[in-house]
Amino acid sequence: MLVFWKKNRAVILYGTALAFLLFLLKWMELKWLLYSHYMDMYIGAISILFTLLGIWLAKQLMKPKTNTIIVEKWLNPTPVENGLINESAIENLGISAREMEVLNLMAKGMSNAEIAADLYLSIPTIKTHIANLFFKLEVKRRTQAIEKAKRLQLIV
Amino acid sequence: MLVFWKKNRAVILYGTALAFLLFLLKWMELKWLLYSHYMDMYIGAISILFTLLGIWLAKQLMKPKTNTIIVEKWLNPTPVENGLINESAIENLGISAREMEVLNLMAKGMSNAEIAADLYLSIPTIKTHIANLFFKLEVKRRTQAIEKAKRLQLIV
DNA sequence: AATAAAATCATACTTTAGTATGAAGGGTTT
DNA sequence: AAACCCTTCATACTAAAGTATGATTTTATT
Repeated sequence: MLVFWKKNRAVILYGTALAFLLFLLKWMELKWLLYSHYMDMYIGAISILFTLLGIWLAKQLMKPKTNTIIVEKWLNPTPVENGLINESAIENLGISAREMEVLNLMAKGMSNAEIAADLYLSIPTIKTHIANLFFKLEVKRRTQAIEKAKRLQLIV
Repeated sequence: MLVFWKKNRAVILYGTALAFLLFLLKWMELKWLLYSHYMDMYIGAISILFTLLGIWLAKQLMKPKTNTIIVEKWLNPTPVENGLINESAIENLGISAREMEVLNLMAKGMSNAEIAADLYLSIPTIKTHIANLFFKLEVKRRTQAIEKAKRLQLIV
């Protein structure tokens, strides 16, 4: 029953509305037929009523026009790394494996908190590693560390 | 004139249709008023006509429903000459010349204070430029900005 | 076993980075 | 003229980065 209602809602409503309107018209006809100069008003009322009915009907039955707006979002892939890493330079500078891990994540733009989470370490630990890296690389900031590490090909 | 037509097409057409219908109704009225038992048919005709008018109107006036579909695409490594700067990417991102200056100095590992001194600007100005860069590059930190700018070949 | 280096964490502190908001002038376009 | 973007600067604030120092635990080496 509910399904039937949903499927034929528009039709049923239209039928009901039509019946009601016809009844209304009959009543108006009886009342206004006596005063034939009200004819124009009568016609006008009918026009408006049925225009509205038509609009309503159209809304119920018409599939909505759809403008499909396609927004293209560009994703930028990391270019293939074909640069070779200077292992000897890493050794010469005395940079440990853990420090290299941190250095690489740092160069990817991660914050200390993110690096700590990534390596399951505490933030102070990351800070220590980074401080040691700064000392070994002879820099003062992480941006400098990244720049120098790339220049020395410690990272790609 | 053409613009006026396009903007008010529905209204003009509706007006014209209404005028035509009123004329038709008047004509029908004259013809059928003599035979008052044709009244029902007359009313029926009016009903149908205006229902159709309403449907047509609704079609004209209904706002199209807009579906926004976001399509994610991978930007193929743009065949940009090696080591050259992707000017079109800079343009597409809407990055200004001043912002590029700041971006380059930032990528060299300079602090805001150093960049400000280098460009004879105040630190707040540098911060503004950098904040705008972050927005345009869709990043949160300068290290990310540098990484992305290099990947997109905005800088070398 | 003792030593050394590496790795971990902590606390406290200073400095720098980043956010939010607004204002003002110059230049260009509509 | 109005609207817009770029540029500049400012204040006030929060968040993150960086420094300094010290302690504990692994791990490898002597």
